[in-house]
Amino acid sequence: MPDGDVRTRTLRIATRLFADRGFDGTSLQDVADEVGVRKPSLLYHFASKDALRAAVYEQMLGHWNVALPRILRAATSGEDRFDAVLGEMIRFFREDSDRAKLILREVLDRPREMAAVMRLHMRPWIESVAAYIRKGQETGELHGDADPAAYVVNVVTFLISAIAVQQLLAPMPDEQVMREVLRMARAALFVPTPAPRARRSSR
Amino acid sequence: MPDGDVRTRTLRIATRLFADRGFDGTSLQDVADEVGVRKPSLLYHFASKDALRAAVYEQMLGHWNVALPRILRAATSGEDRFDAVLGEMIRFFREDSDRAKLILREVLDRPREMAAVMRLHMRPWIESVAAYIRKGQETGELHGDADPAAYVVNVVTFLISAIAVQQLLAPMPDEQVMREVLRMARAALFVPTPAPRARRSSR
DNA sequence: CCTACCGATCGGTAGG
DNA sequence: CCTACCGATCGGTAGG
Repeated sequence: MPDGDVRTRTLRIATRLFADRGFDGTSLQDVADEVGVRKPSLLYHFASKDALRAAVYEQMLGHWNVALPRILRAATSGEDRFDAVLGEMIRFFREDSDRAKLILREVLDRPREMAAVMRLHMRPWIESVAAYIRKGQETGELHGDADPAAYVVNVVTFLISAIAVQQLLAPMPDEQVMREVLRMARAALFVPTPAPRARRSSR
Repeated sequence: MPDGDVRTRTLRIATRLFADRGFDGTSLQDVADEVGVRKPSLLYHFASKDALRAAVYEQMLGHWNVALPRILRAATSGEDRFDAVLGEMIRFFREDSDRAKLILREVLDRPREMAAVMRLHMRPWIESVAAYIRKGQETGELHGDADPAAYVVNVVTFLISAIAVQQLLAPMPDEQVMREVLRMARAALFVPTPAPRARRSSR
C-alpha cells in the first residue's frame, strides 16, 4: 500500500510527525506504526532516534540546496528580481508545509546547532542579497535607512513564521495573509517611484 | 534560598523550562529538581502536568491583560501612536523573553486551542487597530493597498517570531534586528510624506 | 510536603 | 526485518 522503501517512507512520515508534534512529542513507536514495521526495524535503518532527526533535517537541507540555484537565478534575471526571489522562497516552503514548522521547531529546540547551520547555508546568499540592496540604496531606488543584512534576515524569519503559523491560526485565508506579507516586504524596501511607469498590481 | 512559595517558584521555573525545552521536552522531575521539592509535591499544587502547562499559559495571559490597557492607552494618545503601540508590545515580550518562545511553541504544539485563545484575546484589539488603519487609508496617510487585518496579524506574528528567534540565531546584535523590524513595519504602512516637517530619526 | 510505589512507555539491544 | 527483552524514566497515586 504505502509508496517507497522503508527508509524513504520513514523519512517522509518522521518529517510530518516531527513537524506536527515535535521531536520530543514523537516516539519511535509512533513512527513505526505509521510506516508499518516494528520499532527495532527503524533502528536498523537509523542508528538512533537522534540519527533519524538528523536525517530528516539533512533531507530538507538537500532540498534547499536543490532549490537554491533557482532562487539565485531568479535573483539575477533582470527586473522583478525581488518578487522572483521571494516567490521562489515561498514556493520552497509551501511545496512541503512541514518545512517551515520543522525549521521553527529546530530553532527553538536546538538554537546553537541551528545557528551554525544558518551561518553555513544561509549566510552566503544573505550577504549577496544584502549587497544587491546596498546598490539599490545608492541609486535611491531602495529605502536608504534600511539595514540590508537585518532586512534580509527579518524577511526570511517573517516568511518562515508566517507560513508555519498561518494554516494553524488563520481565521483568514492563507492567500490574503501571504499577499500582505509580500506587500509589506516590498513596501519596506522600495521607495515608491514618484513617476511610476507601470505600477505593479498586487496580484 | 529561592524566592517565593512553591507554587510561585514552580510557575516561574516551569515557564522557563517549557520555553527552552518545550512541554514534551520537560519532565516533572526536571521542574521539581529546580524548585527544590520532590515530584509528588508539585502534583499537590498542580493536579497534573497538563494543569501546570495551563497555569503557565494562564499566568502569561494574565500579564498580557495587565499590559493591554497600557497598549490601548498608547494607541489613543495623540501622535506617534504607531511607535507607542509597537513599543509597548515589544516591551511586553522583552520583559520576559520566554513569552515569545512560549507562544510560538504553543502555536506549533496546540494550534487549535491557540487559535481559540487568539480569537478571544487578540481579536478585539486587532479589529480596533485595523479600523484605525482604515481611517488612515482614507486620508491617504497610510498605504491604500495594505490589507488592514492581515497587516496587524502579520506585524504581531513578525514581532513575536523576531523576538523568540533573535537571541537564538543572531550573529547580529538584537538592537539592530529589532530596529529594522520596527522600520519595516512602519515603512510598510505609512506613505512617506512628500513634504516631511520633522523626519523621525531611526533611533 | 514527604516516602514508597505503580503501570506504561521510552529509546535501544541481542540474536536471529 | 522480526521476536523477545532491557534498564531508565515517564506521569501519577496511596497514604501519611
